[in-house]
This record gives sequence, structure tokens and C-alpha cells, in this order.
Amino acid sequence: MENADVAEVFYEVADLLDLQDVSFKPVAYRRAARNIESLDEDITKLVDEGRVRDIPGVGEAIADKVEELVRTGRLGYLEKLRSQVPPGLVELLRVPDVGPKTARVLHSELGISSLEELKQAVGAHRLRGLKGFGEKTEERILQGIAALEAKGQRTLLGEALPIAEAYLEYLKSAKSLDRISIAGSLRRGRETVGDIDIVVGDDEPAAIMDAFVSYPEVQDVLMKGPTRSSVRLRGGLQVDLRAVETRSWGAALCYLTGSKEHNVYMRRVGVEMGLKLNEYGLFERASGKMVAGKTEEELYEALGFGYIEPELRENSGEFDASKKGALPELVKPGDIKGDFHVHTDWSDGANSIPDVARAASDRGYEFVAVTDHSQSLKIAGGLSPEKLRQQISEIRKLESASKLGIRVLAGTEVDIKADGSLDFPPSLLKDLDIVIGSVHSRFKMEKAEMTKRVVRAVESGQMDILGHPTGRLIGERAAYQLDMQQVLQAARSSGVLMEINSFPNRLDLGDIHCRMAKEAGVRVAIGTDSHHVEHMGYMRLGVITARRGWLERGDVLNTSRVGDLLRTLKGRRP
DNA sequence: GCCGTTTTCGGCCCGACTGTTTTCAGTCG
Repeated sequence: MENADVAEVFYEVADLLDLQDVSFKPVAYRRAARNIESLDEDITKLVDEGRVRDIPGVGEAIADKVEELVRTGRLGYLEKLRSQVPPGLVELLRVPDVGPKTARVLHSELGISSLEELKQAVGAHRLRGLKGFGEKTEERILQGIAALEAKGQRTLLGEALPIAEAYLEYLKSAKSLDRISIAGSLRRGRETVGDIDIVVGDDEPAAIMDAFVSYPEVQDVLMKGPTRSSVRLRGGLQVDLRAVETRSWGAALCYLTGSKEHNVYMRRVGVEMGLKLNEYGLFERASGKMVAGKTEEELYEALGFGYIEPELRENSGEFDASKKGALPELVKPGDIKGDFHVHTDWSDGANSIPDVARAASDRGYEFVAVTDHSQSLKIAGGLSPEKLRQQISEIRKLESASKLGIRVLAGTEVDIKADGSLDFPPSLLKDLDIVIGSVHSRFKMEKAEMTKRVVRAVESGQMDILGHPTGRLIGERAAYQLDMQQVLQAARSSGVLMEINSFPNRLDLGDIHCRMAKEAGVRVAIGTDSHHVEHMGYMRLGVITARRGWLERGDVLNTSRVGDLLRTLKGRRP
């Protein structure tokens, strides 16, 4: 049973308790679920070692339930709760503006217990007769259902970021503002986001709201007030704007960046110091006097912490690290000196080698690695050994004619075959500057078999980087079964690096695995997996992911000068 | 249900917006 499965059960428990109007327990179950979800160890391992209670938010009662769940695959408590709540009520909670109270009334008064029944009841205007329900509520619920059906899922970081940046540019051009920033999970760099949050700090905060709701991409205005407004864009993405006076800028930005758990912790620390923290600032509880809030830096300082980077704000150790002066100095986009993973028109890429070199040079890089596919991957035009030989000499020729203005590394993304052998002979691989080994076939292997396959490749002595190590496609395909700890141990002893594949729907390694890699003493290499020079801009997504994984400059091979880099790589392979 | 220089009980973050309200509950973030 995976961590995510255990978390999902507890989320459902929380919903079911909410529907029974139970207080506080839902919060506790959700907290436990979130912490289990973001754990960097297998929950089964923790159960085996009796360490479940070490997880924050997991006490005696939840620990027992985790153990039951992991050992038997079932949870009696969940089954009991399910029998007490009409099936289908939980799905009503997914409709915006329908919470537990509304769902209960809908069921008790109108007998509604599914999304379908709710839709019919709204269509027949049966809600407006109920106490506390009117026409507007009916309309909102109808819109909520439509939005849920149209979208319902999270948006990739790489899709949301440009949309948010365009919106920001528009707002800045509409009115001169003291401060404006993206906030929320997007600012924290989560791999997917539910919505876009924007914060404005200005001495006339309410004045931006008209411009905000008039953005041409807006389809619906969900709410509009002097400090807060909310819209839905064409395409379904929701955008929230919060505007405060400049003196509250830092407090509002911090509050809206979250995470929720991070905020709750900060508030508790404030309470212990006799202070009150909200989106307007940090205040003395007794006098109401403002202590901090104009900038995030002064806010953290006033609470006794150093500045915590947005990507770390998940309440997963950042406060402890700050107290100990052990916060990482995160790798920055400007540290990146090259891209390790680019395809060209020799296999399934769109651009020529000189085009790729030029694009890399335009980005200010010192190097770029050409890593086309290998022979087995026919669908992607994988190169034969002869063709790869030709490509190598082509690259060397261009280099010696110094026509490229940048160091182009001759490389490959070689298939790791089902038995763990590589798709090119060692005699060919040794002539390359860089070898990425990737799994592109037989995804459904058993965990033990897949782990053996990958470990064998990692230990072959012919590979520098393990490409997209889990194989997941966000929202499309689950990771293949793999014992990541074993792979990391093998990588450490063989000196192989883990890739952070920056393609928007991969981000593989993800943040949690990056942190695991660091703890295991394994460095990472960031590659964009570009199939078009435009894709080379995805590098920033990889950097954000590295930052969420607490990685510093020294943990990321891309930050090396090209000379050092080549010595590192050559020194490793026989 | 969890947690603790407010510690084994009594708390649990705090505020905006909406709709249906004659003063506030519900939802959301």
C-alpha cells in the first residue's frame, strides 16, 4: 500500500466526519493524511519498524488505523463511517460552495445523495424553497457543478505559470502598483496547482479590482469585493486576487503563499509570543500595536526565524532548520550553466544541432548535451550505432570549426532494456561525453523486477544519469513500481546522478524524491528533455523542483563549469 | 484526534465574501 493510498483513506474519513458534523477530528485526519502523503519514506517501512507515531499529526488512534490499513488493506473505521453516511454525499463536497452543512440539508430535506441527483434538483428549482436557499444559491451551485465537470482537476505548474505571469503584466499595465506578486501553491512551485493566487500591495488597494475582473481572458466573475476578488478564466482556471495596503504587503504575501500548515505553525509561534498574525501584519495581542508585516523578511525575523524561501514552506522541517541555522541556500536559475537533455532532428526533435547550440548560447549557457534516443525506441526515431557514430563526429567537427560558440556534449538517452542492459554497446557509449539511461518500455513490471532492472543499469559503469527515474506522467500515468531507496544506494556507490526531467508533465524526480536523493548523497542533473528549442525554457521548472527538494548549488551538476563537468564525467566511466 | 516553556485537559488560525439574513451561517483560502 502506497503512502498516497493511505492518505486518500484518511481524506475520506475526514469528509465523512465533516458530514456528521463532528468537530476537530476532520482537521486531525487531514493533517495526518497530508503528512503521510508528503513523507519521504514508505509508510509500510514505518509500520514494520514501529515508527508510525513519529509522523507529525499521528497519535495513538491514527497510528492504530495506519497499521490496520497497511497490514490488512482495509480499515474497519472507514467502513463503519461509510455505513453511517449515505453513499454519494462525499462527492457533493467537491462542488464549490457546497460544504458539509449544505450537503446534509440537501440530503435530509430533498433526499439528494449524488451529483446527478443534485443536478436534477437544481434543474427543477427544488432548492429555492429550502430555508436559507434562494435563487442565487441555486445559480451558484449550478455553476459549481459545471465548473467541476469542465475542469475538476489540477493544472500543471508549467501551464499555470505563464498564464499567471501574463495576468500580472496586464495588471501592472492597467495601474501602477507598489507591489504585486504571484502567491499560493504556484509561488511555492508545486508540480500542479488548483488555482492562481495574486497579491497586490498598494495604498489604494481597492482600485485594482475593476481592472482585475475586466481582464479579457475572464469568463466568470465569481466574487468581487474591495480587498478580494475571484474570477474564472476561459479554460476553467480560477484566479484569486487579494489587495492590501503597502504596510501589510509582507504579511499578506506570506499568508497567501501558505502553505496552510506553514501558516498555522507561524500563527501558533506568534500566539506563544503574545502576538497575533493575520494577513495585515503581526500585532501585539494586548495593545494591537503592529510589530511587523511590511516585508516577509521582517515578519520571519520578528517570529525568531530566518527568511524561508517559498518552495520550503510546507511545514516539513523548515522551521527547525531555520532555528538551527541550517536552512539550505537553494540553487537559483542563474546558477544553471547548461542543459543535459535535448533531442534534435536526428531522432524525434524538431531542430538541428546548430539550432540547439544557438538556443543554448542565447540562454547564456556554457554547454548543452545532445541526447537523442537509441535504436530500440523506433517510434521516436532512435539512432542506430552507426548513426550515433556519425552524430558524434558531426558534433566534433562543428566544435573544431568553432561554429557553435558553446560546448556541445555528444550524448545519448539510451534505453534501459527489460533485462537492465543498455541499448548500445559499451564500446560506443565510452566515446560519448554523457550517457543518460532511461526506461521507455515494459512499465508494468513487478516492483522487485523493475528495481533489479534499473539497479543493474545504474551499476553497469556505462551510465552517467538515470533519466526520468520514476517514469510518471503527471495526471496521466503513474510511476512504475520501483524501490527508490535501493536505486539511490546503487546510484551513490556507482556515482550515477538522478535526472530532474523538467518537462512540465514529468518533473521527475519530483520534490520528495529530490530530498531523498540528497539525503542518500546522490547528486542530480537537470535536463529539459526538449524536443523543440522552445522547450529549453522548461529549465526553470526543473530548478523550482530542485528547490522544493531542498537542493543547493553543489547538489546540482548543471552548476559546474564545463571543464569541471567533463572531468567529473570522464573520471567516472572506465 | 492531536498536542504540550499555557503539558495529561482544554484548547485547536483568522478573516473576506455571499446570500438570505433583520444579525449571521456557511464556505473558502
